[in-house]
Amino acid sequence: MSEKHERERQGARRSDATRATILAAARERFATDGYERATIRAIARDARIDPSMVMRYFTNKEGLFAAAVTLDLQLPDPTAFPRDEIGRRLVGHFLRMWEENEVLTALLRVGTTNPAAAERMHQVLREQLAPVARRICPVPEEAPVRAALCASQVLGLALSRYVLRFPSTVNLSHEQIVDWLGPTVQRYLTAKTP
Amino acid sequence: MSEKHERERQGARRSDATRATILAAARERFATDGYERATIRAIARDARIDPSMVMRYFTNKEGLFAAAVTLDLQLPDPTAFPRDEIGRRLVGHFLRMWEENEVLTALLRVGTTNPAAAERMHQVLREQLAPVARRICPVPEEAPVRAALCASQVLGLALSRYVLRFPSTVNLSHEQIVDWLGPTVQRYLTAKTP
DNA sequence: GGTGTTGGTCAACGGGTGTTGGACAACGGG
DNA sequence: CCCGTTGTCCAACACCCGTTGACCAACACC
Repeated sequence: MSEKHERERQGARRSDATRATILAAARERFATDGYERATIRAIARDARIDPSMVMRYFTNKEGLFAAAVTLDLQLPDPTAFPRDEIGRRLVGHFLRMWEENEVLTALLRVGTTNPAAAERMHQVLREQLAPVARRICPVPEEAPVRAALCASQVLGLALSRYVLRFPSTVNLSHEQIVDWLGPTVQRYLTAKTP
Repeated sequence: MSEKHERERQGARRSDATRATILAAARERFATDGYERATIRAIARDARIDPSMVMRYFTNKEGLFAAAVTLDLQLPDPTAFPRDEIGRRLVGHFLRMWEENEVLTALLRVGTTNPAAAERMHQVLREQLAPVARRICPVPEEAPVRAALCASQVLGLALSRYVLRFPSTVNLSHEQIVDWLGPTVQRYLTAKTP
């Protein structure tokens, strides 16, 4: 038992590798297939393990999704750079995030069908984006609305580019997207209420 | 047979009512549940008919979806009103459309999971929105890109408001949305290339 | 070196899905 | 009034899903 506690302290369980493999496979499937079509069987096949292992580790499909999809946007401190560049910086940050972290696409795709995922998106908006908005928008009480407006533009672009794959949107470079969307986000955050 | 032809001409088949009922139920289910969770059995139950009727009329679930979801945005002629009001008018038009026609939500929800629905959205963008952009944007070759940018903002708002139901977005009035998004769409369509 | 704990596999269950074909009812022209 | 066409329902098929529990293998400790 003392051994066991020691192992737990250093966090080196033998099964952690499998656990991680399952989570990686789950993230990928959820991102490309959505909730219903990402079957436990398919995820298990990708991870080269038995479907029942998924249940052992995460109790059910809901639990697997909750464990696989945790999102930290790593938003920068908006007061760290010039006020009139905030829009462009944020758009650039989102683009980079979206392309290196498939959790974003998974959450977007699943959120349209699965209430739990949608709730998770509410939470990200409330706890990660809105606080940034509060620090820079003219009237702090408007922060939730302004954050939601930014979210609508960023999510809409992600939908067009990474989910629906509109050719005209896919072909844009990062720079072009920042040039077009930057001013929009900037206005949603800093312009006076229309 | 002559009778039959006559009936076809006046289009009054006995089964047309059932057909329409099925389509209405299908639209509603697809809009609220997405493709996979909108089961043929559930749709049939809503329409108070047997599941096999759906197959007889539409051969497939795919066929049912294709028949149920046909979209005409009824976009106005953009040259009909002042050039600097186009953005606001289009946003208002989309809002009205979206709330009176559940096909829009159905297409959006299903499009994130179903390739055929996504392709249908490409088509709407190409054949309905892009032509409008071509008539007013500075460089006609940029019409597809500018249309896609408008689509990203409009779809993002629809996603936030009608699918994910972000409270801050749901609580906005039509006027507020037009005030915020109008200038964005206006810029995407008419501003010079950044 | 036995022995309990942990990691993993196998086969199955109950339920829901899209889809099919055959039987029955209602209408409409001769 | 009959009969073919048209509309509808019923029962079933084959498949796939999430989930379960019994069984096996390998390791760690006495």
